[in-house]
Amino acid sequence: MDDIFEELGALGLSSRLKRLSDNLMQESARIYERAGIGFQPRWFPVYLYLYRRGPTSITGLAKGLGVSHPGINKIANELIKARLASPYRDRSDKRKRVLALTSTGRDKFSELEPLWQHIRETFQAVIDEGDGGFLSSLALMESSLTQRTFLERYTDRLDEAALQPSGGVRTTAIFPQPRSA
Amino acid sequence: MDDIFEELGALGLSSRLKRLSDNLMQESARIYERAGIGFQPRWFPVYLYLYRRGPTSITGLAKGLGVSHPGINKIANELIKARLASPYRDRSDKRKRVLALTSTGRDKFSELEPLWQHIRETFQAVIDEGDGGFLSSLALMESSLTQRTFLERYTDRLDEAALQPSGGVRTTAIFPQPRSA
DNA sequence: GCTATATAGGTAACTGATTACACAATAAGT
DNA sequence: ACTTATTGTGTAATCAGTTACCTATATAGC
Repeated sequence: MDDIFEELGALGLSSRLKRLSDNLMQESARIYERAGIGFQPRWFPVYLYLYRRGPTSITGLAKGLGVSHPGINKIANELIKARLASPYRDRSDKRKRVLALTSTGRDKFSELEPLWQHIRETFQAVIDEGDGGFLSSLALMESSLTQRTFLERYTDRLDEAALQPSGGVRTTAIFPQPRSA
Repeated sequence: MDDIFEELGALGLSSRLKRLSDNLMQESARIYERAGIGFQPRWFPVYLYLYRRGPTSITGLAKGLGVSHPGINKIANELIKARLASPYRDRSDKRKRVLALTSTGRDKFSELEPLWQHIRETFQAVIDEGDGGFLSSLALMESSLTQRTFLERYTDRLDEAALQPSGGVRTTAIFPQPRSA
């Protein structure tokens, strides 16, 4: 990948963003999958919205997250199937299907939290390698991620954390260290 | 859209990038469409690669651009159908289907250039509104684009350029000013 | 030269999102 | 109350990409 894009500044930005986003999304999925935590990265926005803001209707979520309502509908059904959320009809407006986290769903947070913590830190480390404006930061990030993928960084960090557990988060339990995968 | 994401720093970044990328891609498509120039934004990376680097095989493009070869294959066929490119078999390696711009394709560049110029400038203006690291720049960009969409900014800029043509680019000809669209 | 492996590219099935459309419930205007 | 417009949701069709798999050609080892 010799990145003809970088010559062009803002032009082709959407392609770059898409490519980056796809990669991140995909590697996040791998992380969740390996952790065996039964959670999909694309659920994240909806899940968090429900966790932070409480029960919300389909359209409420769509508007709140800036995506289309059919997309939310699909994710909603998946969350319901996974028993993390359950729907009910609004009493005063029977059109509304309100989505609320189940107690299982709420409890899941403590499982997810340490993962997110690591993901956050890993991202932050990648991001801190940059410095300039958005574009130069993005360029650095892309090349950084080419040097060593996000998944690799994440895994390494986790291995380190497992060896010297200074933060107190029980990483090994939820991420069984596939060292030689 | 009340952007619960921003509270989270790097977390949920891929969702943000995807959302942003989708929006940009979509609005770019609108720009090309309105210009009636017969060009799709997703062709851009392949087109530019061919323009800059000359004839390239399917796999060469895939590797050079960091995407999968079936994706390239599809775009290649579209470019061929649009008569912007044509394929030929490599003599020394008959497996290779090499893609080259047609003369029509190469000429297209001068049609595309002014559009890109404006797109580039519009992006740049959006980007210049930010200042900090990648995340804060991205956040600013997102909120900027919420205030006024990219398409609006682009259109306004073009209208201004049409009124005071200091750059010498014949914008009105290729973009028939849908003022009250 | 002959077999085994690697590479190029094409096709199919899947994914995750979108727009367009249909329908029910509500709100507004009279 | 009655008609009309708006809003919330669900479904279908579409789109741009991916992975997985297949075939054809090249290349390497013997």
